[in-house]
Amino acid sequence: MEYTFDQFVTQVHAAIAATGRVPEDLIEVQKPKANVPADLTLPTFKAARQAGVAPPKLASELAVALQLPADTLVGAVAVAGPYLNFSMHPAQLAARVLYDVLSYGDTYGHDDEGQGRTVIVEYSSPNVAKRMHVGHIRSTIIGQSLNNIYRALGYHTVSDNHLGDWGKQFGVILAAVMRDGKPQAEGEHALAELEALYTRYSTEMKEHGALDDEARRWSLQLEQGDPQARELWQWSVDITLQANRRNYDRLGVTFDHIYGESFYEHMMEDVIAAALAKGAAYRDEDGSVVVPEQDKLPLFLLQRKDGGTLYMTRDVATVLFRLREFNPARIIYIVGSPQELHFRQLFALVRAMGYAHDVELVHVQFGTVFDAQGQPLSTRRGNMVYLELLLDEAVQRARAVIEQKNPDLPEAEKQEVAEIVGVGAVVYNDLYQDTRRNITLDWDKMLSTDGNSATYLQYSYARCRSILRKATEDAGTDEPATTLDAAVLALLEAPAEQSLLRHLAQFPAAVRDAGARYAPFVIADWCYTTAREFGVFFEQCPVLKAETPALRTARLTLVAATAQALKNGLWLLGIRVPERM
RNA sequence: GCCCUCGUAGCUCAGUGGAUAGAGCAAAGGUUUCCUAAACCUUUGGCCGUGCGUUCGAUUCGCACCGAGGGCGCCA
Repeated sequence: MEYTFDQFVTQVHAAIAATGRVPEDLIEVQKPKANVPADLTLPTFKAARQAGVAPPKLASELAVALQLPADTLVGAVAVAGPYLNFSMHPAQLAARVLYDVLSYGDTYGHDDEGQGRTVIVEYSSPNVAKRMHVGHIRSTIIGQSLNNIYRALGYHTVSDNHLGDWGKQFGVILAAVMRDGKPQAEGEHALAELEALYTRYSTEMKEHGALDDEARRWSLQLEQGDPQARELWQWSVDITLQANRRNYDRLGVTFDHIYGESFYEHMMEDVIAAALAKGAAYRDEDGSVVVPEQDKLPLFLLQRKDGGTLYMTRDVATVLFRLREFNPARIIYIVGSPQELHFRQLFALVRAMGYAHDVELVHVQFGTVFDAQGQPLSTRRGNMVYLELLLDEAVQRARAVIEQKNPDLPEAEKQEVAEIVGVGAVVYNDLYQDTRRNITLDWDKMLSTDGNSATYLQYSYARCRSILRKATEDAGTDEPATTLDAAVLALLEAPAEQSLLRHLAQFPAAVRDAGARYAPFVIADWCYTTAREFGVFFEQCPVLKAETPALRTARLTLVAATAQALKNGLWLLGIRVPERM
């Protein structure tokens, strides 16, 4: 898809090529530093070296030789030492960008680069019979955002919640429930009780071997399809999904599939047989199946000596299933950094087995969450923060601010806005920076409403909507008084207007970049800069009281486009926007 | 011992071959008869962890070291 800025780049490139002074492969136009008053620059160092002239000289000569077509987007060409700088034509910029944003609407920023290709995104993946906590929320939020981004880029996306519903841990749950009885509570409370059962049983298990045997027995019975074990397992899965769904709904998280680890159980034998047949693994004397060390990847097991399978075995089966079922171009796992080695081993093994050579296997890793004292969050330490409580707390704090800032809103709207703002703050906390970083759980910072925060972005959107609402009320019509008339939009030549327009033009590039880097924060950054640019515009350029009716219309159009683009950006992050706040 | 991630302003982070390294928070000061002050403006604040190399040019690439976090056979 060719948006305005793409066309500008194409035109600059073509104009430079047409001079015949720079070889095609040395035309490396790039975005200049922010303090340079230009939209694109050509550093002439390499071409000058090849031509045997000084870079500033080449830059000057190129400036003279450049020929631009009549309807070009290029407004100004300037020589700055060794750099040849290009700026967009102010009137063209306004007309073309606003046309892009308003005619594409909700799909402004979308692209067709993924056309015909499938991306599988695995995220969230909480354990059954446990409450979701801050650890899961990172995977959930980052994954949902990446899923949104790839869909916008034209990929066919398949999202999968790889539920932790199998393994030895489940034998413990079964044994504990059989002994102590099923929790009678509902939702997260039932999960909390299950956690308590699990913890108590595990603790006792360490001292009483009989309990350990009992857990293993249940684990085996489950694998063998024992009806009672199976029923209890299904019940646990159901109440977990039910409780989680409430959280997912609030976060706007959806999945195409929730297969879970158990889904792959019947494929274990084939996986092990295939690994052995391909020579990627061997059977050790003690009966275990070993994948030997290779390329500094330490050896690991595919099967225990007692015949049991492992997380890795199921993950290999999962890859093979996905390849067969969806024929993806890319599989993306959103899982914490501690599992980095696991995924490198997994990917290497799958390839050694002869699969996925033309498929990108990607582990998008994220850092650990620490508490204010720098301690990792854990149930054992008692500093764990659970998702539902986190969201409730965030919404409550947002509500308190609304009472103070905007007490006249109707009750229902107050609650709605509090939910949007509170949840948005939690989501943004996981997306505003590079996911690889460890984060410290700081309530005040996470829920702060100024600076680079979700609230600031939502506030900017609400201000835009407020202006547009008043404009339609004044006019007594339903239609916003905007225009796509180039002559009118040419009035947008104030620095704040031009700066905002330029930035709106960068949105499609931000979406592509976010996709290429698996980095939602690129979009968060774009949204933040948009809000700041709008803030300046808001101060400097009166809209409803603009000097002339034409300028008023032009500015209203800019406001409408800003609101639209900001909404699109926040949507990709999974953050909703309020009309008022 | 080996492997991975991170090290940029007091704090939290962008920038990752090119022009004077940017934001927010914190600190100090200013702006509201005017579209939402949950806002805007100004000021203060940097041997870009250290060293050596590659390059016309390095915060960005390579190597070594230092510091922080994580990982390395029968858990997930």
